[in-house]
Amino acid sequence: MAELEAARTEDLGSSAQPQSAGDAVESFPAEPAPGDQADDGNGGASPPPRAVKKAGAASTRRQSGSAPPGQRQSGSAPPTLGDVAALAGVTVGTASKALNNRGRLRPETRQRVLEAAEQLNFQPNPLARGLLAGRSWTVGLLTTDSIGRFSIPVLLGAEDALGPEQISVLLCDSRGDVIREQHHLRTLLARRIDGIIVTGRRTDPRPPLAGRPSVPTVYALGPSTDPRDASVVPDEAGGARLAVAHLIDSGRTRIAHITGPAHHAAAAVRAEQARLRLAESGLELCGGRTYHGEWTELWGRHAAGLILRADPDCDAIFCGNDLIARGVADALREAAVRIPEDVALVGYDNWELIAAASRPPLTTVDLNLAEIGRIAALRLLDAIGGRPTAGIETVPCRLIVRQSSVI
Amino acid sequence: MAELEAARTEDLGSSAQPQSAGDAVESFPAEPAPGDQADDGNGGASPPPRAVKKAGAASTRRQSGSAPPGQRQSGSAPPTLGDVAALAGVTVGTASKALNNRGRLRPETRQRVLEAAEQLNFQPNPLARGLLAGRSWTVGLLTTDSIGRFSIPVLLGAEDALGPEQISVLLCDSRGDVIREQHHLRTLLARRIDGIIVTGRRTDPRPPLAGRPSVPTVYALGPSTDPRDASVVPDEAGGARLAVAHLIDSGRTRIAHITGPAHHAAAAVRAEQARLRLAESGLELCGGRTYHGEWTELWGRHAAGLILRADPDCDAIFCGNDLIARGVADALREAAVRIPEDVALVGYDNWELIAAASRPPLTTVDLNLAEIGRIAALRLLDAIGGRPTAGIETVPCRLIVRQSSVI
DNA sequence: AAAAGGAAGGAAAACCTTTTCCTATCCGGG
DNA sequence: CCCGGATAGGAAAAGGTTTTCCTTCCTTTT
Repeated sequence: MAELEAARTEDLGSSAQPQSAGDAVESFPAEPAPGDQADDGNGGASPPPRAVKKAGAASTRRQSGSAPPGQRQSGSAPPTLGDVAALAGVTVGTASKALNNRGRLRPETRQRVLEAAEQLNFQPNPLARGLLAGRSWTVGLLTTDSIGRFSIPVLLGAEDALGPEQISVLLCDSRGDVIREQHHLRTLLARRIDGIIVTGRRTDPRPPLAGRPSVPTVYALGPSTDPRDASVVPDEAGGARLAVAHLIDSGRTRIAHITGPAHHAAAAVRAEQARLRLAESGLELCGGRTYHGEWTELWGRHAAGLILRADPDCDAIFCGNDLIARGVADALREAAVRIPEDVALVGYDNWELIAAASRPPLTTVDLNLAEIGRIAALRLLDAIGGRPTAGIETVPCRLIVRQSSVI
Repeated sequence: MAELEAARTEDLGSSAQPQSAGDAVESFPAEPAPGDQADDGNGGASPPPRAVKKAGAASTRRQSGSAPPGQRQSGSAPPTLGDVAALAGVTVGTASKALNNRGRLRPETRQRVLEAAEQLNFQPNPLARGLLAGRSWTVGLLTTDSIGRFSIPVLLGAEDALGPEQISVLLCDSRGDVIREQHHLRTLLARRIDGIIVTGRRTDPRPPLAGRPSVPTVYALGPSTDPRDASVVPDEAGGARLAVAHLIDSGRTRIAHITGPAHHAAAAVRAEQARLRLAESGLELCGGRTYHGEWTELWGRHAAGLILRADPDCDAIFCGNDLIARGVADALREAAVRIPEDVALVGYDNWELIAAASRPPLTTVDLNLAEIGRIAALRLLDAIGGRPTAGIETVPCRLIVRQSSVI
């Protein structure tokens, strides 16, 4: 307590010092220039010498025409189409046509407008454009469960696909709270978003958004329970089969399966498909059953013990996720069972942090989450463009082979 | 290979089935209710009987009046202020005043407008409002390094603080690429965002945004190297002192420090403060120096061995992050050193996944990341409101005590 | 040579909200 | 009875862009 106080007061000094400009700026030789410019821009250019009445059509409130070309115009409002038009000697309508390749214009006129826009560093105001078009070139990304390990790659993948379309992502986290979700939905709709991507923590199906919003919606990772909705999900079944096939192909025959709670879709599907794939090769689950438990290392360690006792001849374990697999790896090592010589181990999720740091590093199934996000975004773009899709689209998984499964 | 193909084709069927409502919902006794509610809530409520034709000024293009009451109004455009005004029998100007508590209106008029807005579920179009006001009630969240473990809590904290202000968050991930950052910045400015929060992966200072944008900007987690910028960062120094003080208070005297690369600000500051705090109690670093390495479990395991050899009497280890601490814990356990009886262990970051799963669970320092995000957002709101702040603000850390440090 | 047609670009409306200015009504007072 | 003032609410402009329609001028054809 007292220590905390003491620490804080002196820290204000000590922590600020190494970060103060003197030291740090020297490390960045490129920076002082912009820094100085900023002062100039703000301090010097700001008082806007008003345009002498409206000579033709230029805006009355800004001075962008007089700003030094190429400089950033901090403080002054961004240039408008009117400014561009005035500079090019045309009207706003013509300027708009030139910039959007509409209407009939002489090539040189179009060129003049383009140059003027370039010179002023003009970017159309999306608010004005959106007001007219009734859309905002923005999509809402609604994560139902708090953002985490699984939703982030999806999110980044989506952003990747949306960026080239000049569409920005509005982030909303409902933290599993329905009220919060409703509120976010209302806000998003009020903002005239073009569409919504809904993503959850895991792959369990979820009820569709309350009130079935009037904008296109795509569910990523966790599908909607309504088959009329578009959903993009990992091919869980294929992933599980990949893992089991890999073990069988490596010559393993006594394969056990440890996974998460039976009521999780991910655990249920993976377990079912593992069993089926084994059966196709005339094999059965080692230990005679799937070991359901938590998605934790602790359960992995515990279950590994159970399996070693139930069937000491077990030569491979397929785990429902990487945490469990890592727990198994630890337990086996402590029991002097060699991986992969004695027992091969395969995880699921390719959670790099866990899988790569495990001893030995884990062979595992990658969900291609970024790809799921990208495809979800593409489907959303389709729907926004008037070509909606429906149903659940699966994205294949990939097997990542590391030391835990091959000698 | 062949397996993958086979798996995929059959999976289209098999993966859709177990995810359909029937199976999964049964496993979640809590779930069916929300599921049903969603359906009910849609069907039953709020019938908005529309105004009879355009008594005064209603919109000419939409048919919202004829939509079935309470149903999702897919297709029909959202109501405008004109609709509200028509329903209330006033003009748009008056309606605006009523809703915003401006101007002089008879109480009953105001009430009539309010009721009409309520009935139509009216929400003002932020695009129109923003066009007029020159702002968008939106802030950009620019993460310089890919979103991750550290930036997410910051992001959520910021969203928390911005939500009540009706401000939405536009997410941009520059992935450490300066070009990408510039591009995002341009896009954000074109969208007339109200401000920017810049957040990085870790606490190292970073150069200010190129071109010093004309909107308020706050740096969270990693401060700007320019002291004129506003930055909100964890009190790293205080956190390190908390950790060391905790060990000293527990009676430990031979305390070692293992941490990340010396050129990381986080490692440098924590190490420096650890040394200072020890000196204040007349102690020195066990092993005579700070052990710098990677932020990984591997390095933790390795360094633990170094320390055990260098000074077998070491009775506590303070680690620069939880990964290292976990590696140390594993190495010590395997060397039959008891934690905390023989050696007390303290980590840093309170990365729950790691710290809580470690054996034993780690005492560690929590950075209060959400609070940092919240405060950054508040500073941004201040700046947007015309009360800018400058300099680095630190947020205190918290010591989380678990089994690794107390017997 | 005159009219028709086409090409190029201007004018203005529309999108929706906020705000300013103005009008009309009603009251009291002279 | 008339006027001034207060009060309630209407009218209109502004904000920036897109799009439709229209004007003007030039070219071509008969």
